[in-house]
Amino acid sequence: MPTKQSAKPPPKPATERYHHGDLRNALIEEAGRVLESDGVEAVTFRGLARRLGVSHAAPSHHFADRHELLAELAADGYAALADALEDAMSGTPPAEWRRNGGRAYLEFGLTSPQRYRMMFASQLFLDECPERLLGESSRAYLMLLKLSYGRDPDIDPESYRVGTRELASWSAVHGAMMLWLDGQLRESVDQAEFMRLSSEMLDELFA
Amino acid sequence: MPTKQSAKPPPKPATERYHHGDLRNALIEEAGRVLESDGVEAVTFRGLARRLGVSHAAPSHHFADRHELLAELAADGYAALADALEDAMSGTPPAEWRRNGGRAYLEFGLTSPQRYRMMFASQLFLDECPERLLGESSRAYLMLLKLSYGRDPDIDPESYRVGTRELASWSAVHGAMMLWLDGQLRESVDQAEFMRLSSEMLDELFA
DNA sequence: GCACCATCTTGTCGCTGTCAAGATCAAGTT
DNA sequence: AACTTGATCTTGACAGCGACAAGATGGTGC
Repeated sequence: MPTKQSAKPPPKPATERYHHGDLRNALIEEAGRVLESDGVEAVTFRGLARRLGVSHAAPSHHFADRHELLAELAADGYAALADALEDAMSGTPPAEWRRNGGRAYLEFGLTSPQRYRMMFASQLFLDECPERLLGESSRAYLMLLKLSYGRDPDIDPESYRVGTRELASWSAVHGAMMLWLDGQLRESVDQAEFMRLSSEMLDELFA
Repeated sequence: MPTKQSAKPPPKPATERYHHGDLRNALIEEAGRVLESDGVEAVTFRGLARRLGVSHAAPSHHFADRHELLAELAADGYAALADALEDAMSGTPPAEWRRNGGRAYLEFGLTSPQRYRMMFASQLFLDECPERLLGESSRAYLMLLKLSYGRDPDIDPESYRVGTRELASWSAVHGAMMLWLDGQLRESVDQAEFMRLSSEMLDELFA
């Protein structure tokens, strides 16, 4: 059926079409690039619109406000973090989960520093935190628990309370990550040394 | 000398005078209040100018830009933190420094959450970090070292390198603080329980 | 062939930081 | 006493931002 070629609109350059066609996803992808290269403050509706060749108000039709876009980016971040932890642990014996998972966690933060910082800046999307963000973040947290316990935690989400052990492991790795990303350690240590120090810290913590 | 009363200008209400007289300090104080009540994004030159009854451009004459004002607030925060640690440790035997100092650290963060978050958001004042900020923050760090060592650390600032022990204690307390302030723990624990958990964590960490 | 509706554009508003030019005023100089 | 200087503050303007409203566009279903 050679005549079917007009069923899907011929791929004109997106800049010429009145309707972009996939603006929502394009916004998310472009926002991810801007976030990592210039920081969260540089992620603006108007800036993204310019980059994508659409009008300044186009983004508003896909996100209620700027925070809703940022929340989407954060949710993607949590999903990526959970996946990274899962990958690092799958196929290895539980005894190595903490080591491998901890390393994967650190690597995620070092690879996507701006994303990591934004994921935890919950003030950015406090009012009406979207469902997907909650879901992906708790998935990541469950991977963290699995990692620190060395087994699947069977947890009742209603009655669950954080214990000192979970708090210690999570605080240590998150704290180290934040101190590094916020530049508090850069005077006295470089990235490779930070990675070594942090791994050592986690080993001692879990010994 | 009773006639000396006109040496200092009679204290007209500041709103009526052309020159405020102490605008720089007034800006810093008002900014501190706005910061803690409405968050760092609410700290704006124009908003502060309105609150203080001066023109919208007046703040620019005392701070090169908004980041310079925020840096001042952060420096004050580090100074207050260092003082709080010092107070908590002074007059008590070194064996109790970690417990008392750790508690003081946590209390500082819980009392001034927005201030604490901003102090570590170094991206806000990355370009040309003012001298005082560096000074006060390293004073706070030295108190932290003294606290964790149980003695005055004699350190050569040039050759100093962070060790796993310092990284562990600092990461744990900072990480717990950030997780709490960013709301990651609020679902499963309240503030009193957080305080108890964190203290317990620090005890175990230093045991 | 028509109507609907999601999508996108244009225009506007008030907010922000920042700069430039002028007004005010205290303190020091001649 | 008159003048000058410099710090402080005001007024006015500009560009960038988020957000809203009203209209243009064009594909989909009736």
